[in-house]
Amino acid sequence: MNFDQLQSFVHVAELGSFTAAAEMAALTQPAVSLQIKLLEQRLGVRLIERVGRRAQPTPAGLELLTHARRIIQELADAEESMVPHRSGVAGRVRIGSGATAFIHLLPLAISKAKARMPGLDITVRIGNAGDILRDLEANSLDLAVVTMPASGRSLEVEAFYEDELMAVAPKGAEMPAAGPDPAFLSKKTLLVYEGGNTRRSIEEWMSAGGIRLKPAMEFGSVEAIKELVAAGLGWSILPGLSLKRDRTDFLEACPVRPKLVRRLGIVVRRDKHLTRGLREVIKALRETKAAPPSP
Amino acid sequence: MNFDQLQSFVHVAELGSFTAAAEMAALTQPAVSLQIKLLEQRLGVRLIERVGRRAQPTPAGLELLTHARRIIQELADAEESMVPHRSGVAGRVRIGSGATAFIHLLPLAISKAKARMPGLDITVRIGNAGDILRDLEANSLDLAVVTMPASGRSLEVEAFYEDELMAVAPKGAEMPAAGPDPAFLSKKTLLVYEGGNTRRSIEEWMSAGGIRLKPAMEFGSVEAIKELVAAGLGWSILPGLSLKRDRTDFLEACPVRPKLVRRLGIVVRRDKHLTRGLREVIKALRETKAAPPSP
DNA sequence: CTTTATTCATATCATAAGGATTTCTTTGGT
DNA sequence: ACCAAAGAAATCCTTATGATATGAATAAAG
Repeated sequence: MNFDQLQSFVHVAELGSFTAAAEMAALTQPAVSLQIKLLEQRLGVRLIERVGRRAQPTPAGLELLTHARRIIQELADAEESMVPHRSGVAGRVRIGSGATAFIHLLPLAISKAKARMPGLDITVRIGNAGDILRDLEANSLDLAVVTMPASGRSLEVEAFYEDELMAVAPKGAEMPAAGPDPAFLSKKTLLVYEGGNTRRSIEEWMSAGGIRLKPAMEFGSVEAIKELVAAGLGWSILPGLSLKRDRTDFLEACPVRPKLVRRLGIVVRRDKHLTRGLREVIKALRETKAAPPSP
Repeated sequence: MNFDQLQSFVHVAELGSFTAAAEMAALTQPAVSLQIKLLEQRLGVRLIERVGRRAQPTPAGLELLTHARRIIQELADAEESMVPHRSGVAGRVRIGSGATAFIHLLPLAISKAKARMPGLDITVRIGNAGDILRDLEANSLDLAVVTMPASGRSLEVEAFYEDELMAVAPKGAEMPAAGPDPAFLSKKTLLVYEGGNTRRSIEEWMSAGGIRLKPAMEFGSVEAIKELVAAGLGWSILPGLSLKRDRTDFLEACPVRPKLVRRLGIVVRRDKHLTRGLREVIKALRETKAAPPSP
């Protein structure tokens, strides 16, 4: 059973002639005869009544005609619906990211990508790096922006942004000129971000300075910590990224000594097919790297 | 573009595997690979994302999936609709009916229709009117014989048989000459048929006589009630139809007063194409009406 | 002792070549 | 104007082969 057979049948029924139907389909007349014959055999019903030089649908043919027209129409609709996807006008990119990178980095990149590809459908899922990377491997995400290192055999990681960690204090607090070191910070009330790679690198940095991290409080939200520090409840070590924009009038910020950076990586599956939308998003992210955080 | 290609695509998308889809279609895996590839080339869109050893639909594929499913369904409908036309004489009529009408009315009609059209394939489904009519609307039945009234916007109802309800008593019981009325029957042990339109009209008849129906027992089978009454366990009100033939030597039957009839209707979908087989069956049913129940 | 690489076997999809089937055209009737 | 038969063309399937990812087992490191 074939689309061509159905199409030919419709043509024959409408035109009342095998020859005319053949012409319309750019075929020879015997080909159409055969198609109709096969269709009739397949369905076990006579579809076209051949009377003299006229061809008329039987009652069965008449009924099939409505079905055939619908099927052909459906097929045309299906093809039609693929047009936006073709030529990469439409697309979907599912991004996974940490909260900080999402708030301060992705909006720029997303708006850039959308500007170049308005039909693009972008969704973002916030989560910790482990979950995000698992989803990426399961292909329920297309792209991840997480703090490195990112393990995973099937993943391809590209460092694209260096984010300097800053000591943060309430406005007016005394800040060492060269920047605070582990020993200095260990004497302060420390509010730190719980879990994740960032937390781990802070721990390593402290222990490299001979100090064991003993935070006064831990919080799951960088934004919350900023508010608490601004309210004078203590110090913190936060990604410079999160201090770019606001709250500078209530906060004292300074790079720590020795310098400590976290590297953000773009992660995709190694065997991922790069759609145009995905390429646009990655390009936009790389450009965001080129434009370092403004004061 | 092929039905097989669409079918394979649907299978791959649903199973998430080329190999499994191939197995289901009794093909080899490369055949399915090729089908998907051709489909993708034809539409100019990537439909299945091959990632690792998994296969899942792209957004475009997801959209095509709904169309493909519809097309395949339409095709099945088309084939299905040709079955009644097959080989001219033969055909299929699926009848739905209540149990009483089935036992005492349909055999005659069916045998008449079969006599005129030996190749006709007739199936009967017994059920309550609600289920039967729902199936009729869903086109999984072609014809229904149920007690009226039958609601349903898309249904066409034709009354074709009047069935008088009779009071039934054990042989030798005293029966009022003019027939028993509600007041008389309310003093007897009543066994009634549970549910359905017949039950409802009995209730209405009783309350019209100022009596509330208080059955001693209820049963789902008219035949069972007949046996129980014959055994002397009580009285009942039953369709005259069910008393036509047998048990007259163990039962006393008499029309109730005032007269109470239930109307049986032939129901078909309004837009139903009347095949020859269906016409024959309906004609046979109408003739059965013309021949009223013999004593 | 748990966690992290490495290795090997296995399962899956892609590709290529050969062959079988289908389908079309040509030619000659009815 | 349609049907039938035979050869030609195209399509489609299968077998064989290769590439890649996955999972388990093993080795190495913190």
